Amino acid sequence: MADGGAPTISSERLAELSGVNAAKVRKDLSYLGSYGTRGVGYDVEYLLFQMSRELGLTSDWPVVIVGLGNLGHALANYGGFSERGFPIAALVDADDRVVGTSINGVEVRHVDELPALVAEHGIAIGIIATPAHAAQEVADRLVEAGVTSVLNFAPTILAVPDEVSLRKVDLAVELQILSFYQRRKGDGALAGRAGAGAGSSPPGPVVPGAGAPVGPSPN
Amino acid sequence: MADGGAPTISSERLAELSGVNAAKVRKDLSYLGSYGTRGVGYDVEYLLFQMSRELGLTSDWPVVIVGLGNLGHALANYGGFSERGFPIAALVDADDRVVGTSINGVEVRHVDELPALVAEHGIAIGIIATPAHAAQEVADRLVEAGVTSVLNFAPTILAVPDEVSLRKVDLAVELQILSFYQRRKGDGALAGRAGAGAGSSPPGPVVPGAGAPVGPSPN
DNA sequence: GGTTGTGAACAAATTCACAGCG
DNA sequence: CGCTGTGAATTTGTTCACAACC
Repeated sequence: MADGGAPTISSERLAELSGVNAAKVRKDLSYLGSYGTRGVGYDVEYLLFQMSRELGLTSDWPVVIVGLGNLGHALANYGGFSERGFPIAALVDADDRVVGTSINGVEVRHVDELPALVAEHGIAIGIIATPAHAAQEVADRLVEAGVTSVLNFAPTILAVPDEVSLRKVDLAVELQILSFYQRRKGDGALAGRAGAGAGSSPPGPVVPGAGAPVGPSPN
Repeated sequence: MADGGAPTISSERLAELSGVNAAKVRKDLSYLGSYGTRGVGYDVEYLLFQMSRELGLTSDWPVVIVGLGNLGHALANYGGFSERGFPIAALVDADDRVVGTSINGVEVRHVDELPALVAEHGIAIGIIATPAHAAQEVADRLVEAGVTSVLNFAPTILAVPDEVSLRKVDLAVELQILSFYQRRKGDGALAGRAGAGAGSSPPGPVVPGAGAPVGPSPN
């Protein structure tokens, strides 16, 4: 709405766009404070600012990307990070053939320099884009270097100290969720919202055998 | 647990490992049926199978990846998909310099061939790894070709028909979530679980200014 | 007239607590 | 005796509905 230049928006419209109930929009927004105007709606820019503020998105959080294979490269080239307040302050890899090259104006440094880089740039978030087998060691090194949040793209479960936040992006899980809706379509059941819509059975192709839910046999 | 070879597991232990209440584990599992043994616990392999079955993960869902830049390459090379029942059946791109090359034994075809590829391989899921500006057109073509689920990595909001499932992986949002926990650490407030733990304030570096939550001024 | 903000009503989810079973 | 499975109690979340206000 902000990009489109609309000055205000009603809870009704927000509800429509996000696929939820208007009362819920209002109640949720009310927890931020009373930023709406009765009879008019919410000032788009102002609401956006208040939401950003409450979510702590008003300051930058420099990040380091560890591992510059295909995925690391993709992440480093992805402009959306800086734009959204997460400038890529450093890139590190263990491979000497990669160290010294530059991506998007940032030079790849050796992983041994992590502590210095973290301190220098005030990095709080580390992104792991290494192969699975290297991920745990990288996580340990990140934590050691002072990073307090880790975003893991490697297909492995990592262990970090309790005080370190950890999130895992598991691409296969995303596909599993989609395939779950798929199956429901096959069943002819009504599907919930998957990001921006999912419904009942279209002509669509392929529905490999997957039995309908089975009633449990009593113990 | 299965990898570790444990034959059974209790709801108590599952709860511990996943950070939830044991009663919840039991109640949730009970919806699958009565697959536990009183006084013993759940048979790990058997439970795993029943869960897979209920989630519809017992059959393969071939996927197509559209766009073979860094991210597309990374996805195509990522072995975890086939392993988890999502074989990469096709790769397509619009760039003639990429078309004809092979990744992981799969040849990159021209995007115009989408309908044929979808039909041939019974593809139900399309993965969009193109630049943002191309994403909507790709989505349209995927739907046109008969794909019924779309996983979008491009940093854009896509519109698809209601009957098509859509998920978006937004990497910046993942970082936002981490930074939200960051801020809570700064506040000294207790943090919830972020995948595998988040807690109170460690020595950690950098905490750029972000004001504490402010009480709303009454209308 | 239109839309917010919010108590109250309602609905859903979680946890308790214990009977039942292995 | 230990652990599941599950009604009942409790807590949490959502929606209704309307007074307050622009």
